[in-house]
Amino acid sequence: MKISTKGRYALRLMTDLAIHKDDGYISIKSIATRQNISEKYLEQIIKLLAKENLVESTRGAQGGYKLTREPVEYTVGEILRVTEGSLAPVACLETDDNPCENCMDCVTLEIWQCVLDAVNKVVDSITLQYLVDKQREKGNCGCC
Amino acid sequence: MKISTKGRYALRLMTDLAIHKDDGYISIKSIATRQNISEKYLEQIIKLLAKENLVESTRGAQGGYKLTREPVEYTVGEILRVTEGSLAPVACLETDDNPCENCMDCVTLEIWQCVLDAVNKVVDSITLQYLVDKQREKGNCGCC
DNA sequence: TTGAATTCCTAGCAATTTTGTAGTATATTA
DNA sequence: TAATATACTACAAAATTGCTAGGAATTCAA
Repeated sequence: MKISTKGRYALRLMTDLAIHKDDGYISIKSIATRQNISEKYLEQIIKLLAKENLVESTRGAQGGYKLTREPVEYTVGEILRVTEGSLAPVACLETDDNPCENCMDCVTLEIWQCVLDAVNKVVDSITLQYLVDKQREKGNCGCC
Repeated sequence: MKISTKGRYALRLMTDLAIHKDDGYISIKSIATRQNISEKYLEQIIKLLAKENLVESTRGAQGGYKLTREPVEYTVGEILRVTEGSLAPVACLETDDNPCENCMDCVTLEIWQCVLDAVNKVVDSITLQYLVDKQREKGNCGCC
């Protein structure tokens, strides 16, 4: 039941962008240096966020990324779902395709649905702005 | 954020044992046949449950496994934690060793703690007896 | 107009974890 | 003593994760 580095890095990445939201476009290189994360790996993660329009970019010198909205308008849940795929504990709850026709009537699906709802409720109640505020007070260990 | 087959199989395995709780010792072979899960793999999963005394065993002919308590005395959370290790979304929340000393003061740890609490609350509120009752009405698809 | 900086895109790969298999030793019962 | 089980250990295939590599396309500044 682990969150992967993709989701965790995405949270740090977005928090970094939020903290520098008034500094124009921010390069991956500078984020990678500050956060001590591989540049090339960050590139792949931010691509996921760009595809869903959570961030926008320009190429070339002085290029980089910036948020498309105010930090208070993002939730942690949204960021995690874009990068992790889905927070569902089983594939059957992934949108679109229920691989098994009996699933709808299955005992355990009900449990996984409750777990998913509980997780979503938590992460959807926390905004990126909250992360920024808390980070300013507390810092970030980088390992979780 | 997926539950592995170990946890899912363990739930089916325990439900199977609960349904046959008055039939003496139940062999892995018969469970494997009914649930259509590899015998040898089930063996490894049930070993985890036996180690924590959720089930007891006897060897030899007519041997097998049975529950050590009434189905109503097990929670889904307990079964999952024994087989999955922990439901924590990050390693830093795993008991005993916090690998990073700054974690205690980290922004995101707080979030992961809330997620863990929410998940535990759900799975700890569902008993094995509930699974048995629902399974009798609804069945189990075997895929989640 | 040229060069530096930067995103964009694709492919691959090493390490780890998951999901099993296989074989043998040990115990129990009829 | 033969059949039936668990107990234990080791290994292996498959999938996923986490990351690396290289080059094309774009933009800006000197």
